[in-house]
Amino acid sequence: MAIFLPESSSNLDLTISVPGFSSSPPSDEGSGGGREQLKLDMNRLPSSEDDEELSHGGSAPPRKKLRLTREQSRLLEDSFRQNHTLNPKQKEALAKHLMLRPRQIEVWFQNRRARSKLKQTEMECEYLKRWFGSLTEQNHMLHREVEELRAMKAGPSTATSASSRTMCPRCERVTTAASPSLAAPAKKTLPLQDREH
DNA sequence: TCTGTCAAATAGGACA
DNA sequence: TGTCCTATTTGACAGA
Repeated sequence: MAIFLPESSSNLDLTISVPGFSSSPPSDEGSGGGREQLKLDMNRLPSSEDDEELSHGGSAPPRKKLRLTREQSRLLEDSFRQNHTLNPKQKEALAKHLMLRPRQIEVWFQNRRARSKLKQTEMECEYLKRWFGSLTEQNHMLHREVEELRAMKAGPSTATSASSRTMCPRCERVTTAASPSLAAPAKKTLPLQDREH
């Protein structure tokens, strides 16, 4: 189980500051724009100063929300495609590579799993809705057939449409030839029991 | 400026 | 004990 990492980290265009290390002088600020600078600050790893800040009593500073850079997101997505969970070593390696805390990697994967599960659930929901609609329609058709058959039984002279009927060999149910889709409903791939008839 | 959406982060319980 | 899941909170951001 290998985590995805780019061939060369030199491709990365991460604008992240490392604790105790300033990669760019303050004069560079103008080139990136205010938002970039904000992103840079938020993405930095927690420094010992931060820890001190937190450990000091008093009110905790409002938490700054990290926004992952495009590159970070892309790499995380790539890793997620490889594997939906990470072992501690992989987490550590990815964190180091992206210059994030392992906890942030962990949280990202948790949220990502939740998102994909939600997406999956939504898709299943849509499918079940459609299936329900199709079953309802079949149910109506069958009710109509029952009525017609009852009418046939009551008075043979009124049974003009009997010639267009066939018997389903599997369930021995009478179906109309005009609705082959009902006689042989499309097979669904849903993993449910008792799907047919 | 307000509001809705997205996603990072937190809390707390379950499980191996 | 560490990891996962789920629910929830919260901050950033975009569009009306």
